[in-house]
Amino acid sequence: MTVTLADVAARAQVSPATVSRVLNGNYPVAATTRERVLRAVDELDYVLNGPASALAAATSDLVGILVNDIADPFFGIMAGAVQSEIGGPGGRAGGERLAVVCNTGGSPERELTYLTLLQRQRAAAVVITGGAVEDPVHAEAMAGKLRRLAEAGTRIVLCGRPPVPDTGAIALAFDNRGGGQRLTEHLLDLGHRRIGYIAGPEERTTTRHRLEGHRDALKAAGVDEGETVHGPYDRRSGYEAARELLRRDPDLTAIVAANDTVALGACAALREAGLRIPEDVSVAGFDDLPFSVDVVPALTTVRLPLHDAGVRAGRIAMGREPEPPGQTSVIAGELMVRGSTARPRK
Amino acid sequence: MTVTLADVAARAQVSPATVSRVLNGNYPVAATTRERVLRAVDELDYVLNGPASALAAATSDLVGILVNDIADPFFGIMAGAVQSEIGGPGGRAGGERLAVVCNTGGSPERELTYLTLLQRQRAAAVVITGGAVEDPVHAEAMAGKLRRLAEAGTRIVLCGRPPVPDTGAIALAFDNRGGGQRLTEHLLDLGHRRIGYIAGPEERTTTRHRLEGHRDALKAAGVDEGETVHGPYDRRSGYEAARELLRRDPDLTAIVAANDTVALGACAALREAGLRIPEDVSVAGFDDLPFSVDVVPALTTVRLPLHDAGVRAGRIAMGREPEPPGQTSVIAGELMVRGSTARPRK
DNA sequence: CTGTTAGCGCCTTCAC
DNA sequence: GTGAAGGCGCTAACAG
Repeated sequence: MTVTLADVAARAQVSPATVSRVLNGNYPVAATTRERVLRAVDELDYVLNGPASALAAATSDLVGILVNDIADPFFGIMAGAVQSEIGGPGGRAGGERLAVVCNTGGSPERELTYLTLLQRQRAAAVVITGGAVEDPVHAEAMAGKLRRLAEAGTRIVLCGRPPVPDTGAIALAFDNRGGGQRLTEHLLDLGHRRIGYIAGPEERTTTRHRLEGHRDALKAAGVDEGETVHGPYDRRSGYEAARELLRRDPDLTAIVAANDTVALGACAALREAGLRIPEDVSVAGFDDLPFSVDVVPALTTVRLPLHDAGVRAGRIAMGREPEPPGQTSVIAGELMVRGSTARPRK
Repeated sequence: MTVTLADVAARAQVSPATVSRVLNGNYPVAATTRERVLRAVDELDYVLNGPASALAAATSDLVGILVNDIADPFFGIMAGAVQSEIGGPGGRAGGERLAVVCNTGGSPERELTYLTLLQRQRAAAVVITGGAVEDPVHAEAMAGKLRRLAEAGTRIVLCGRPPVPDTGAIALAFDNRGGGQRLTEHLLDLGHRRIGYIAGPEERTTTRHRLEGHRDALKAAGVDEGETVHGPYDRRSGYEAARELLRRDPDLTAIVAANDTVALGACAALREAGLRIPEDVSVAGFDDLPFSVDVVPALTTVRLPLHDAGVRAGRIAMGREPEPPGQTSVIAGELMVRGSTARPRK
């Protein structure tokens, strides 16, 4: 049979309550008693029964982290940062929390389902990373779910996602719009006037905001908008979209991609078409993922402080950092000018 | 107050037992009754209490996935594949399981702690991805932990990690040794004789096996081993290691890196040193991550079927695929020859 | 500082 | 096919 707390108590010659207090450390216990209990725990190789304690205490030490794509470093970096702050193994946060990441694949349904699963587990906190789907039906369902989670005592932090009003969720939003604007301004400054745009999937906040920033910059400069193609945030999408853009406008001099991964795919397509970067076509990305500085030519992009954002989100989720005023904080991106953009050829 | 199963029972005018049976679906219930219960669940917005049911049933629907570095696509791809098979949201596996990934950061202690946490949660299964640390003390602790988990009924699958005897764990191991060997043979065939090697962290199975394959190839060809530098599996390590290799042997004609990410960092260092790839120095990686085909020049590497391996691991963890004979299966890598390797200049 | 006493919410025999 | 009852292992008041 599996060892229970009662077994430990018997061996240590104390009451179960005392063992519980030692294990949870949130109650005064005599040093010698504690010692004895700990030894018994060790000898019996006792492992606390999580479900039982969660049931009795009406809270669990589980913290969920939702990501759109676990294979994408954009999310991996944030998730890792959150996890390091949540405590759990390594992060000397105190208790041992189980920080778990859930991969939604960008699907609204899965997002909701995971939230229900987390609610079912009575998660202590949930950090939701990345942009949101803007479909009104889903947005409504999402808001309702967040509200119920919050009511049940789960702390909610949105990391890289716009706020959801009236849910009690703390939001750390990226300034995608501002970043997109500065990026396009940079291209305009270089002299580009025919700029193709590879956008992310439609109906996503990230996609829309970056695109809006792009358009803002164009409008401010009085430059006509070029062709735009939508697609997922992956390299293949970038590859295909770039081909499509070239087909629609063989004379474009620059391509702005939804993110760095997409930009990489776009570069491959351009090269295949015999175009040099940046001599023939400039390319820009977004996020500044680790590989972006290493590719050839190095990618001009907008750096998002993914790690820092994750750290802050984790801290807030743990209540170890004050909530931002208005429960919302906007995190700016930084334009990184590198070799993939240059003046257009005459 | 939070809605409980009893509330649902009252509303549906049945006993709690019946509600439980409907929810778990593993017991005959009259269609009309079921209907009524389901409606009550909906109206009350009832969410099952996970801890309570786990306690009563002595099992949970939690499945853990351990990864060394969640920001590394190598792990992200496997984890995503596992998760898609585990069921949970999206994966039409049946029950709704909470597939969660835990980031160990490559630390043995955290690995153990996460396993304890998962054991505490009475996880239904655990999938451990990536290479293992070879320190005997840790290996022993690990084996013991796996044994205890297995005894408690948790199914264990190692994905991309060598088997751990006498633990009941199923192992899907990558043939790192064979892959490493073929890679170096390729370089030797091209005519390289001074090959620098950037190895992963010491005391890791993956590092050792790839390095052994490299040495096997050299020995078989009667070629002296070149310089070797160890470091983490990241781009920075590759960058620094390449500089170090060049310092130690300015005349090397090829560099084999521990993996693609490291190779990318190495390429950056080579370029900085004014060396062309592959004209001056050939570079090879390992894993064939998605970006590897897009970098310039495209990376020669060994493709590991990360996604497929994850899918299989997930299925086995769910008992939906027979265990491999001997509880172990070796998965081969495939040499991908691309532009980053060529004949050495005279 | 430590023991005693009730449940936490659900599942699961066992009867009907 | 459905209800009744006991207990899963732990925590949280209360006493002492």
